[in-house]
Amino acid sequence: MGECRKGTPFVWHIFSFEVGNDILMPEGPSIVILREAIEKLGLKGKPVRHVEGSTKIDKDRLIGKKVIDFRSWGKHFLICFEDFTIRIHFMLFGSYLINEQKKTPPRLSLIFDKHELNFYTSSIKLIEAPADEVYDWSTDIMSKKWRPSTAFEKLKESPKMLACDALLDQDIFAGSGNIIKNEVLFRTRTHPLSKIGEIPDSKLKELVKETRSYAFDFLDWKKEGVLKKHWLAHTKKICPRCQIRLHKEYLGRTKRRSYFCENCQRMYG
DNA sequence: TCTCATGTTTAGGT
DNA sequence: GACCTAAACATGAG
Repeated sequence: MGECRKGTPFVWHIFSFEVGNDILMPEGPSIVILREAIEKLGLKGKPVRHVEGSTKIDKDRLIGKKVIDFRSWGKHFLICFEDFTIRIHFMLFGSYLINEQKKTPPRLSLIFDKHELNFYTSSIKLIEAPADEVYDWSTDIMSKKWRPSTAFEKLKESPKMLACDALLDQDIFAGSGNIIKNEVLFRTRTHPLSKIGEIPDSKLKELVKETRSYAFDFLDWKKEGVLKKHWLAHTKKICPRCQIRLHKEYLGRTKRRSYFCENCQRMYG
């Protein structure tokens, strides 16, 4: 058992009342929630005192270094130091606790004077550069610097790509995941097997706009613990528009679950 | 008990 | 090189 550490206990799921929703759902909006929770601790400018965890990165490298900023890019959570950046990716099963510990050993623990950050079953990388040198913020669907024109141009460069693959492509829509994919395709009435090159420009622009828009709905609903309640297609059996049975198929390059309505969602190409 | 899933990388084959 | 597949990672809900 670890020693008793200072700090206010903070458990992610205490403000999530949705049944079965105390898991991360690690798409972009969930990473923003993590970032905002950590920003409230006031750790910027504070030095790391201890580092623990099963990660292979050089943990001694962090001792005594001051955190410059906490940032997020798509599904990446970034802890920024002057000369390097810690990148945390939660993959499918990752989780975190602030000023609390799980029974299972952490992949990475950062212990400050008054707080500690614990990350479990995540992919941890030490990037030997400041975040601004590595990340293009205009492709992050949650970023203030998000540029829809960048996504549109990238889509135009990939005419053979399927819509369901485009919505999962982190080079185009950093932060979009399978939930966002299914909901955006349903909301824009686009069939997941549509070819990007066959979709009219106006519809492509709508797709880009709706991805950003739904991601922020996701953020609000996730904070309120009502995300699942608002799903129109994802995991649903019946189309909320026309009441016919939704298709559930494993589609695209990575064969991910797709829920769609053959009647309401138009196939382009 | 068993299946399935919010994700990505890597290695191997054709 | 393009494209496909499986494996690995490893948790927890239902």
